[in-house]
Amino acid sequence: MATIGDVARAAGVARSTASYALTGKRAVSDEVRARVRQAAMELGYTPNAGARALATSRSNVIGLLAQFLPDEFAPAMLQYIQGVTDTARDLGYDILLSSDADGRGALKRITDSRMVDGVVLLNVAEQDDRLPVLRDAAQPGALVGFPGDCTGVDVFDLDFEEAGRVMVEHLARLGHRELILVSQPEHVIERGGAYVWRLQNAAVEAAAVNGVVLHTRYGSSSQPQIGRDLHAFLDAHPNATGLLLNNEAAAAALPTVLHERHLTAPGDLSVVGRYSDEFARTFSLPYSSIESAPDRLGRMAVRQLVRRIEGQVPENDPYVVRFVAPELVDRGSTAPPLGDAREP
Amino acid sequence: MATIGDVARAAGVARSTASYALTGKRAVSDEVRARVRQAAMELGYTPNAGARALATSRSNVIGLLAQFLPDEFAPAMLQYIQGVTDTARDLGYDILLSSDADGRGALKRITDSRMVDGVVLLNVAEQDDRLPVLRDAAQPGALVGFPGDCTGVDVFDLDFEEAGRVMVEHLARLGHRELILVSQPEHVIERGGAYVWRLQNAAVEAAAVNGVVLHTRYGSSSQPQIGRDLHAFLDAHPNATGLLLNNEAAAAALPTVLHERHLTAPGDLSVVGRYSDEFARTFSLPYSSIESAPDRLGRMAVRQLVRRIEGQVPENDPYVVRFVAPELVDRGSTAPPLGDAREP
DNA sequence: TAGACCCGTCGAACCGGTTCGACCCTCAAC
DNA sequence: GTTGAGGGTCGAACCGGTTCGACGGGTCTA
Repeated sequence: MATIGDVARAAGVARSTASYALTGKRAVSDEVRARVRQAAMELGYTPNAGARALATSRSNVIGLLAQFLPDEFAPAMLQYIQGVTDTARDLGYDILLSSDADGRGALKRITDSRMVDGVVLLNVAEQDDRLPVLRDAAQPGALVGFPGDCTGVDVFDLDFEEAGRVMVEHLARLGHRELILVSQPEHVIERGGAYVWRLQNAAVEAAAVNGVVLHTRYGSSSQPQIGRDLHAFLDAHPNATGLLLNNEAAAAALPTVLHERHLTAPGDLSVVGRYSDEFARTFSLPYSSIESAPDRLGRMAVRQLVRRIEGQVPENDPYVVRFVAPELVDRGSTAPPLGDAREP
Repeated sequence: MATIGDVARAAGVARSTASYALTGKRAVSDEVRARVRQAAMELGYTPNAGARALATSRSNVIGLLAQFLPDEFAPAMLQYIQGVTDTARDLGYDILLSSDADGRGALKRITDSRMVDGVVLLNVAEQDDRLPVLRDAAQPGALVGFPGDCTGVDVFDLDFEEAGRVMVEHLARLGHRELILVSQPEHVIERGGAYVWRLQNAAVEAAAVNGVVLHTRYGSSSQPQIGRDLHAFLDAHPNATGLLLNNEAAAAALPTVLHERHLTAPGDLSVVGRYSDEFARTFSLPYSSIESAPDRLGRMAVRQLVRRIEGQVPENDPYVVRFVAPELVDRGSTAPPLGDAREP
C-alpha cells in the first residue's frame, strides 16, 4: 500500500508538501499540486485512517449506540439506523455500530479510545446509565429520545405529549365520547421508556378537557398475545367508539382482530395509530396515524452532532432539546361515531 | 486523556515496559506489572485506537456492508446485523456499518484506508460488483449469500436448493399433487438475487421427480399488492392443495387472505414458508417453514472471518463455501389434501 | 571461576500521517 | 538599491502506541 512518502517521492517533493497538496491546508503551486495528484492517482494512494486519526485527533467516525430489545419493533429500529447512516455518509462520516447489551461499557470504550468523534444514542431511557459516561466523554453526543436530564447533550424526539393531545382531540372533534388507548406493555415504562406515559398522560388530560372517557390499557408487544389483548379490551368497553394505538404490534395485529369481530374502520370503530409511514406501507396498515418519523429524527441528531464536532456551533451554544411536531396522516380510518346525528 | 507515557512515568518504568506489562507480549516481573496496572487504573488509561492501529496494522474493527433495499424485509435484515454485531463483540471486534448505495466505493474506501481488518458482505448478488474490490483488498472477506464466483472469499448461505426440494417432497409425501410456489418478485432476480431461482429450480425438479404439478409465480414484496397477488394465484389454480412461500411479505399477508377466502390451513390448504423463526414469532405466523437462520449465518460468517484475520487458519487453507441445511419447523400447517383416502 | 544462558528492562526506531517554523525567492514600495 | 511582504517549499517534530536489539545481573553448568 502506497504511503504519502511514496507519493512525495514519485512527485519529487517533500512529504509535507505532498500533504499540503492533497489536503489543501496551505497554498501550493498549481504545477506541484498537479504532480502530486497525478502520483497519488497512479499509486492508488489512500491515506491510512489510523495514522490520520493519530495526527489530527479526528477519526471521521460517529458511534451509534443502539439496543436491539425484543419488544422494540425491528422495522422502526432499522429506520433509525438508516437515517443515521445515510446522513453520516452524506456528511463524510462512517458509523461504528454497537448493539452491546452493556451500552455503558461500550460507550466508554469507544469514546476513551478515541475511535469516534461523537456519538448518537438510540433507545434513550428516562434514567439512562449511558448519559453519565457520555457527559464525561471528550466527544459530543446527540440523543434520539428524551431523558430526564438533558444537560450536556443535544436531544431530539417526537413530541409525544402533543401526539397524545392530537389523537384525542381529533376524535373528540368528530363526536367520539369513549375511547381506548392501547400503549406499549408496562415493562417498557419500567425500563425507562418515558414516551409511553408522556403520550398517555397528555391524552388523559386532553380527554378530561374535552369531556371524553378514555380507557388506558397496556398491550403486549408481540403476537399472538396482543391480538388476545385487543379482543379483551374491546370486550371490556363495548361502548367505546375509538381506538388509539401507541403500540406498533397492536397496529399490525388490528386488521385481523377487526376481521374476527366483523368490524370495520371507520364504520364501526375509528382508529388512530402512532407509527412511521414506512411501517404503514410495509404492513399495509389502513389506519390514520401520527407519523413517528424515525429516519427524520436520526437525520436531525446526526446533523447537529456533526455541527458540534466540526465546531460550527458558536461558543457556548446551548444544548438543544428539539421536539418534532406530530403530524396526523389521514388514511381514512376515522369518522363520526355511529348514531352521531351532528352536522359534519 | 492519559497516554502510555503517563502510565510509564507514574509507574517509574520505560514506555516499552509499560506496554509489555499491559499487553503481556513479553515477560515482566510481577511487581512491575502490578505497579503499571495500578497506574493505568488510577489514570483511567485507555489505549488510543488510532495509534494502536498504526503501530500494529490491526484495527479490531470489522466492516459490515449492508444494503437497505426497499424489497428486503427489514426484520430479516436486522437479524443478520444482530448476528454479526453480537458475534463480533464476543470476539473482540467492533463493527463499522455501511449502508451506502455505492457498496463498491464504500468497500474500497474502508479497506484501502485500513479502517477494518476484514469485511462481511450482506445482500450478495449473483454478479456482485463489490467482489472484485474485495479480492483486491488486503483484508479477508466473508459473504452471506452465494455469488456466481466464490474465489478468494468465504461463503455462507442457506441451502436454498435443498430447501426447495424439502418443501416439495414434504407435501408430495402427504399426497399433494398440485402446488403453487410464490417467489419474490422478478426484479429481485434481475438484481442478482440468485436464491430465488435456486430454490425455484430445485422445487421444479423435485416436483417432476415426484409427479407433482408445480405452478411457479412471482409475488410483490409489499402489501397491499401481495395480498391481491395471492388471491389471483389461488383463483387461477383452484385445484392446488398446497402453497409454498419464498417471499416473506406473502407469508405476512396470507392469514388475512385465507380469512377473506374462508379457508383454513391445513384444512383447506397446506402451507410451507421459508423465513426465520424470529419472524414467525413476531408476526405470529402459524405456518410450517424452512428456518432461514439469518442470525446463524451472520454468526458463521464472522467466526470464519475472525479466524482468517487472526491467522488461525492453516497455510493455504482453502476458502469455504458452506450451506446451512434447511430445517423444516413444523407448525402444523400441513396435512394430507382433502379427499385423500390413503392411509397416513 | 569463566562462560552460557535466561529474565527483565531500557532506549531507539518505526508505523503514516499532519503541522510548525524557517528559509528562499520574487515582486512591490520607498 | 534596500527593505518588507508574502507565496511556496522543506525539514523536523509530533501524535501514541508497539517492537527490536542491546544490556545488566543472576543462575546454572563445565
